[in-house]
Amino acid sequence: MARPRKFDEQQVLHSATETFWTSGFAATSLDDLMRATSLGKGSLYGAFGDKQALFQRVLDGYCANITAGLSKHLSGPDSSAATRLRALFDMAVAAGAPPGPQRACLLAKATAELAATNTEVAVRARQTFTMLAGLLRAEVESAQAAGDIPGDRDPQRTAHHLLAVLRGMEALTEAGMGESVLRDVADTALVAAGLQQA
Amino acid sequence: MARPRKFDEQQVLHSATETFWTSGFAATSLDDLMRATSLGKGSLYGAFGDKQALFQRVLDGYCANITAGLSKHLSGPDSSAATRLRALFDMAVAAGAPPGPQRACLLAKATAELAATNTEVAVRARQTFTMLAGLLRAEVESAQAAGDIPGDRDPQRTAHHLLAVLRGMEALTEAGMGESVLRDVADTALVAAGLQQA
DNA sequence: CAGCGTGTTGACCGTACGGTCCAGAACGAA
DNA sequence: TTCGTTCTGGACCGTACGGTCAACACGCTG
Repeated sequence: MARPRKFDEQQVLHSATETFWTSGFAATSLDDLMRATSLGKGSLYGAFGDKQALFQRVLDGYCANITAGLSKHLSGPDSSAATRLRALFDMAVAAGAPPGPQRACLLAKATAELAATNTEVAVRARQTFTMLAGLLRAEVESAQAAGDIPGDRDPQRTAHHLLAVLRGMEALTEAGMGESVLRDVADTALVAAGLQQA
Repeated sequence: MARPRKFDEQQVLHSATETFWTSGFAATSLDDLMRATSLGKGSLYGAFGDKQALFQRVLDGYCANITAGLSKHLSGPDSSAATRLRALFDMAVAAGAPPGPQRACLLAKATAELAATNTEVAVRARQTFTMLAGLLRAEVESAQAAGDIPGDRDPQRTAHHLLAVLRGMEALTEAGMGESVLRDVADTALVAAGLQQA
C-alpha cells in the first residue's frame, strides 16, 4: 500500500448511510454523497464502486447493525424476557411519538423502494426479517420458560406476529400517525402474545 | 372548449398509477409516463401539471380507491362481520403468497419514499390510515354486536392493531417472506382480536 | 363557412445526473 | 533520495432528466 487512505471507511459508510436514509436511493445523487462524505468522486468510486454497490454496502451494514442491536437488547441487563419485550415495543412507540412523520427504518424504505426490482436488496431484507423473527422467537420461548407467556402459544407464530406488528408500527411512524395509535398497537400486540400489561 | 380532449382522463390516470406503482416516484421519468399514457409531454403537462402534481393526483385517487374498496368489502355480501374480517386477512395473505417479492401497496411505497419530505403525501397517508382504522373499528363493533368478538375488547385499540398488522404484512410481502409467515401473522392477529379460528 | 380557442405534438433548453479518467500528490519500500 | 504504487481531486463526458414553447391541428360556435 503505497499511499494510505485519508478517510475512515466506517465513518464514510456512516455518512453515506445517513444520506441514503434521509433521501432514499434514487433521490440521492453522487454529489449528495460527496458532500456528506467529503470525498471526491474518484475516491468514492475507487473504494466502493458505483452508487448501487455503495448502497448495498450501506444496507448490509445497516441490517447487521439492527440485528446485532436487537440481539444485544434481548440479551441485555433487563431481568426478564417479558420486560425486554415490553421495552422493545416501548422503543417502537417512542420512535413514532414526536408529531409529524418520522424517518423510518432504512430497511423498510429500501425494501419499499427497491425490493421489487433489485434481487440483492430483497434477499437481504428476507434474511434480516428471518433473523429478527428468530431472535423474537427465542425471546418468546425465554418468556415462556419464565412463566410470563403461557406455554401453549406457538413461539414461531407469535414471533412472526410480533415482527409484523413492529413493521406495521414502522409504517404508521412514517406517516406520523402519533403516539396514541402506536401505544394501542403495542399494547394489543403484547397482550396478544400472552404478556400481561406492565 | 374549442377542441375536446382526445384521451380519457381516468384511463391516463390508471396508466400513470401503474407506472408510479411499479417504479416509485423518483425512478419514474416523464418518458416512462409518456410511454405508459401515450400522451405527449405537453398534454400531460397541460392536463395535470408537473410530475409531482400528477403523482399527488395518482396517490389521491389510489387512496380513495382502497378506502372505497375496503368500505365496499366490509359492507359486502358475506353474512357476518367476522367472516368479512377473515376474508380481508385472507386477501392480505394471498397477496404475498407467490414466491419472491411482490409489488406492495402504492400508499406504502409512497409513504416510505416521500412522507418525510413531502407534507401532502404525509397528510394523505395519515388521512387514509385514519379512515381505514375507522372502517376496521366499525367492523369490529359489528362483530361484537353479533357475538363473534367478546364485548370487552376496545374496538378502537383492536382496529389500530389490525391496521398495523395489515401494514406489517405489506412490508413482509414486499420482501417476499412467503405465505406461511403471512398465514401465521394473520391467524395470530385474528385470534388476538378475539375471533375464533375459521 | 370562417374564426377563434383549445389540445396536441415534438423540437428544444438548461441542468444535473452517474460515471470515467488522468495528472499530480502522498507515502512506503528499497 | 529515489522509485513505484496507490490515493486524491476535479475536469470532463455522454446522456437523460424535467420542463418550456411555438407552430400546428382540430372542432365547436356563430
